[in-house]
Amino acid sequence: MTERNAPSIRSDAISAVRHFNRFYTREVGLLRRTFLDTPWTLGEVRVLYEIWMAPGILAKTIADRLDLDRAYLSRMLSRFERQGDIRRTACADDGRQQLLFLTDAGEARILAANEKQRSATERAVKDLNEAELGELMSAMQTIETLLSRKNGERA
Amino acid sequence: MTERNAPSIRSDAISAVRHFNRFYTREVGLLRRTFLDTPWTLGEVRVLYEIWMAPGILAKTIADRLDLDRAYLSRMLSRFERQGDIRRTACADDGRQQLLFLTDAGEARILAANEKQRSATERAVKDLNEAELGELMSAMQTIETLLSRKNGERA
DNA sequence: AGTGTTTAGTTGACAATATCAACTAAATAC
DNA sequence: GTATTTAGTTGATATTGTCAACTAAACACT
Repeated sequence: MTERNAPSIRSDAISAVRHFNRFYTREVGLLRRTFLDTPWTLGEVRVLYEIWMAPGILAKTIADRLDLDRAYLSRMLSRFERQGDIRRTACADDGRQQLLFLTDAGEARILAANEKQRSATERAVKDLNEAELGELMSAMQTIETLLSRKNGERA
Repeated sequence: MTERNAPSIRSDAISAVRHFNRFYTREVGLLRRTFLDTPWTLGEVRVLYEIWMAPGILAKTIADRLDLDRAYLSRMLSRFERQGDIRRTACADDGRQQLLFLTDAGEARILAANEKQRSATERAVKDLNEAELGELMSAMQTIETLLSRKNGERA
């Protein structure tokens, strides 16, 4: 006979996760807004960030990684090009593909945006002491490890 | 003289938080999509949820809490009303205000949506054992406590 | 080689989501 | 009683995201 009145840890956990989702969505929303006095939206920055990290990356790869619609991404890239933030060069091996690079101006701007995002984050944690920062990082690491496990569920 | 080569725990923490933001945004994005076979978007559910939790709540209050544009919310509420999910009644005290309530149908539907979201969350944690669920909850609690402290920074 | 299929990217049409400013009606301030 | 503020609505419009049709290049297979 299992205890009648004990709600399972599993259902507690589900409520807790949902509560956290609401909390964190709001939290990131705040960051997002703070962050919006850069020339780009969060989504745009993520795309530029991919190009920054992997110069020569294909649009296809970005679309896959960030789960963006190809049409949407294509227009976004055209805009970036018009505004002088990226360059697109034909790929010698495969005429369908085009390699994406940041221009110098684009790189400078993404670095600046990056810096702004960094300061926003900095403000979010400014009241924490070293011990608390450690706790925060470790808690985040724990969540990421536990939740990404499900992706690795091969077999 | 401070050690030159040691990156401060503070800058590590900032990177970690930003990394986690990217991770969790993606994670919630997945949930969001799974969740979309309910009649509403995530934003709509949040509004209905507010009404569910606090029957008679004012549009103004919802707009403040969820940081929604009043125009946007107003249209959303009209749609809910047209679809029979909510009722709006005039407030006796203040003729400008209107009190919001779920209809029975609306409540039934929000409960169903709630259940769907619950199962989505359930799937996300289904591979964790009890100990891991405990860790997950405690990590989430830690983050929430640490990050919401900044709101309480009175004086 | 030649034909059918797949792939990367673009374009057009549009739907969904969000924002801004102007407005109405009621409440509050003085 | 006039001026100001407040809750909510409406119109116009911007932003963001989606779908399907299309082009051109690559690949697969005979």
